Amino acid sequence: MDTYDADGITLERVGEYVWEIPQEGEMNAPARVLASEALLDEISDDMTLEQLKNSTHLPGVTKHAICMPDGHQGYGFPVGGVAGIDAENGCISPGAVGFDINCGVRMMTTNLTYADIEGHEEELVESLFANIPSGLGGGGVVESGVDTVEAILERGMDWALEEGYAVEDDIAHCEDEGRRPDADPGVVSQKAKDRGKNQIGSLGSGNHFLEVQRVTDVFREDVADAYGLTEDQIVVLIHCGSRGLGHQVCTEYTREVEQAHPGLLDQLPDKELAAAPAGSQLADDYYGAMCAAINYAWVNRQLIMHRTREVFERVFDRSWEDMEMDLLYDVAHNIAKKEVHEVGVGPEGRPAGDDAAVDGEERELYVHRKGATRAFPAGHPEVPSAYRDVGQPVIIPGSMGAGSYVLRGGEASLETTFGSTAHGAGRTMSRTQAKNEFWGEDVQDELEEQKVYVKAQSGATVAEEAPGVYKDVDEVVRVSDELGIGDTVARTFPVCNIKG
DNA sequence: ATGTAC
Repeated sequence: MDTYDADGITLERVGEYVWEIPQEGEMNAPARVLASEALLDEISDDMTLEQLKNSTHLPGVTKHAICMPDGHQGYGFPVGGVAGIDAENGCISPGAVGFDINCGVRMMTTNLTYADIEGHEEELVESLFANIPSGLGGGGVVESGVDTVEAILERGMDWALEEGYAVEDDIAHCEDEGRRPDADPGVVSQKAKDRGKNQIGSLGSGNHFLEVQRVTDVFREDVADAYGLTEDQIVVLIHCGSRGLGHQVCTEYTREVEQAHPGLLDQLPDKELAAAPAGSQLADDYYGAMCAAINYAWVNRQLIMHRTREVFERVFDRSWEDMEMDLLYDVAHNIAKKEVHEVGVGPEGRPAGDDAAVDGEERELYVHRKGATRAFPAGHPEVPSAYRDVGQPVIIPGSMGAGSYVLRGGEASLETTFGSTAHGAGRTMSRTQAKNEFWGEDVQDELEEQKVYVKAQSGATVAEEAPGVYKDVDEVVRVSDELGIGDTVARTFPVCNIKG
């Protein structure tokens, strides 16, 4: 049998791009890595595979824990990890959702072409940077009191609609229509709400950005038509999350879960995977708080998009409606959701890993997607009606030098990955390492030679996000496409980029 | 990711 020997872990090849860590010892299921050998090489000597294997110790893990093609090590659980955990007898783990709850990305289309923008790049990037709050700390499009935060936590995009920051079409084109009904602002701490009240509509820092892009390639014409994408068109990509509020929620619940459920913690090889048993008060409270933070992040991206429409109106002296600045789609990257999937069931009638399964059954799972995108195929009832026939849009930001992709949820995603695919290129070096390798101004100058205009609060952020710190996004989406979990639709290349 | 940290 074809095997791959990583540092201390041997994987068995079970498909052209599917590698398995077989179930053994305390593992509750096998683990799988979806990657080419080139992508596997990138994660063979860090903690990614060990973290993936560790996650199969979580009680109630079904089928297999999965690492997407862009996976890399994270806090406890890989970024790019997906785990479907029984929502009745299993558990929920804040570390397997991530600190930046509903970090995600949205793409807005326009009827402008690259020719309309050429010559205006610097004016546009300056105006976007001046008008869209970014960087660490406070400052948002809306700065308000805790009662506003509570309304946002409760109602998500519905709040944005009520307040005139969104139109109906924006809501229809968000995952879950921009509102998680299980959100419970009552279990979000005062401290988290205080952190959130002056960051509503702000990019933040790190890998978060807003980018004006042009569509360079269309690969699936029929799907691109349904998404309203054409070659040379200008689109806007917004990547950010729930800022300090989501971070605070994750920090507090991780600590609470560790303290309240030491028995479960003892079963786990890594404290960072701390989980609350399904059915416990804490599992319900965390779920309610996480859903509330999810709603906050959707509003955050909406307000940034709203402000972007205003900036384009001033720069091009046309209304945003006239420029047809419509939301293509908004997807979450860091999320756990109750979803029903078909899974194997063991002899005791409980969901089991593939090896122990004797039967198949529909079960409600906490699907943890951490640095992974939902990618539902054509025909799925949760795909918005405008895209139902072609599949859910998936937006994959690459890097400032390589560009980004639009995919559509593939036919094999439900069976292979609980309906998920990759979420980006994936880092290949740490932020610290990046700052030693690159100098922000040099990176900026090189990009400008390619007619990419970057403006950031700090040069360090540009160095941390240099194109060279990312894996080959082409290879990531190629593997996704080959696996049939997310099919490539179009490719974009940056024109203007603003970041913290 | 994040008012980079018990």
